[in-house]
Amino acid sequence: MSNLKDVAELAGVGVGTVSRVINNQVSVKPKTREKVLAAIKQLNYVPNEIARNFKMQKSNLIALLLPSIWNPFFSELAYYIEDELDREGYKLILCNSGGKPAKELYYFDMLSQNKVAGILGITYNDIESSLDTEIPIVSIDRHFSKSVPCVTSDNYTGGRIAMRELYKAGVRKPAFLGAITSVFSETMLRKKGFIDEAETLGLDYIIYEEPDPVLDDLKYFGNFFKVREHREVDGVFAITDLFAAKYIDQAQKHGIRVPQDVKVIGFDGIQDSTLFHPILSTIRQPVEEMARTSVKLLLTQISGNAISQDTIRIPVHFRPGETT
Amino acid sequence: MSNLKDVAELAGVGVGTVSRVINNQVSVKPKTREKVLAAIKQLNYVPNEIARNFKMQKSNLIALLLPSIWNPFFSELAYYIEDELDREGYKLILCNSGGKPAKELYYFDMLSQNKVAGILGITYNDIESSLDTEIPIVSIDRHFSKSVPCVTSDNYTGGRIAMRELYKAGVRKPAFLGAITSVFSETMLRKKGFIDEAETLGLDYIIYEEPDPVLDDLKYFGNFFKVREHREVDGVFAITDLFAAKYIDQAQKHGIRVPQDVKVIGFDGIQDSTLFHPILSTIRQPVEEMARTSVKLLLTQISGNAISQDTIRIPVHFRPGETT
DNA sequence: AATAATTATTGAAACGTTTCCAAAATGGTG
DNA sequence: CACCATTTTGGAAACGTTTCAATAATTATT
Repeated sequence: MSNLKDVAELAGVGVGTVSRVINNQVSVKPKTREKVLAAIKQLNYVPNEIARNFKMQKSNLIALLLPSIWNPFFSELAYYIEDELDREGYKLILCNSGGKPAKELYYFDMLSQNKVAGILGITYNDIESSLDTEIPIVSIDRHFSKSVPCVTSDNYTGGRIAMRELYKAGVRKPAFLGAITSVFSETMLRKKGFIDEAETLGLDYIIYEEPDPVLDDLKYFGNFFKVREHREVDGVFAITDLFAAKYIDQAQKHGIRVPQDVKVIGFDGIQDSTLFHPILSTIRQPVEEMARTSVKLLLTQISGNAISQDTIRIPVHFRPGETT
Repeated sequence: MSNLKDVAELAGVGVGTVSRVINNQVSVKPKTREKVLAAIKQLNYVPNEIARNFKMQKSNLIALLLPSIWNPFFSELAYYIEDELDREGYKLILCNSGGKPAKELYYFDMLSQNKVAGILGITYNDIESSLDTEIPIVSIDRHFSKSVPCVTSDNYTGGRIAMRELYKAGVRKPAFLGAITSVFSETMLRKKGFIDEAETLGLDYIIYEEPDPVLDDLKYFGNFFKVREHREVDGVFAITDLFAAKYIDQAQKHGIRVPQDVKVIGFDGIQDSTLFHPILSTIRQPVEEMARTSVKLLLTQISGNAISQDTIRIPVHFRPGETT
């Protein structure tokens, strides 16, 4: 493996000059550049990225910290984030936190030790106090009070749209199906939108929330159906598509027909929701735009420029399916 | 930010000693170690990972190169791979190739420039000739003739099981639904297993293959239904769950009922297939085991040990749903 | 107590870049 | 052609670690 010095010697120039050629600095004479380029080719030289990172004391790595890449919404987001990062010459490090605060902290530590250039974080736990302010961060779906920019979709309006669409489909006793999380997240605005719209419409509604039923769907929905029985719910707005799908699954097992007996709207618009039967009606998040916006914002920060906006909310829209 | 030398000075020892303490080398007197540890704590010293990588000329990064993280099968795989890598102290770089040979090559180049410690590749294109033999590689689902170990599931037996299950469900005119790819991949054995079992059972069958209908499902299935019409197919084995789901979707639009008119079996056992309605019967791949095995194999290679086996095939099993 | 054997420690060198100051080459002007 | 201004170049220093040969300290043996 040849290095800068080898190239410099072969080309009969100094190492500085070779370095300037590689980095496309201006002040190098065309004739010199040619000589260097020829030497590079002859030696089959490739710059040692690690040495560069070392000298510059920063890597071209950006970390994506999220609960689980297995989640279809996150995997779509990750897809676009990686694409955008690659265009900009950065590499993506993937970190699954499992939503556990300890693991999130562990990753933050590890990432700052590894001097990543920036972090894109989807964290639902309170890690605010322990943020390493050295490293640029963009948060997705969660607003920190510090100067960490946040990219999210317009969850509030999404909630209102969902309620309104349920209403249009004839629903008069709507329910919101959510999960309890310990800290405030932008996704909670879905509930707020739902409530505000229901009240605007003068409707009675149920809010049903329990801890995230990752491992215990049956218990979650079992409890819900007990509540539901005596309320005659005829419409459900679930906080995510997966929630909605699981609800439909359980509802059908209870002899409840969707959409005849109960209309359902989800949130996210994950790809597979078009393969669910009935096809899920949902509030589609602009995933691609969220991804690219987050990356751009992060890179702006990395290049040392200030971020004007604190929170960026990208519009959502209703995607009709067969459940409304 | 303090460095090794600062610590050494404060502790009144040489830099080498500090280095040995950090790396838990043996030969360091307890009393010295204590002094060093105290200095580290006092200065709040953290080792500079980049400098380490530089000195060692290798990173603790492992790349996962796959067509698209958006695909639910891959995202599950990636989840477990990241988990296993993290346990072993490695970080995961994610690379979406889009299945494009040019992009795959581009990533291979980039990764070797970045001196990643190893690569886990899911590539369906022929990149064999351009493999950088410097970097340890483990291939998933694709066997290279060179000494690149391959981890896959027992696709052949999976195909046989699928056909047998269709038969048990009463199918007598089965069809295989696949995609054409340019190079040989282990997944093609699914077809072979299907064929062999069908012939063992003395059944007539249809093999239907066209280029992967990523962008043009309608055309793909439209054509299939034209073929299908005059053959009275009553069972379908689709090469992936997503294929199966799309088939069911289209079949229902053509007034074909699943499973009454046609039984369907998929392959993969992706999480969401339990949310499809009807719930998909499928051949479940041991994703977690495949992930962990691949990582272990790669790390074995990285530590310089030879790999005995050339291809590792992990058993699959039938997961009954509502489509058979 | 002297010597040998072992264990522990030191600090310079090296890894491959980028950067920066000084020096050299070039170009323009009177 | 001599002088100054500008452009281009050379190469040492520095980034923070690991490693290794040399040296110092400790322990064991007689």
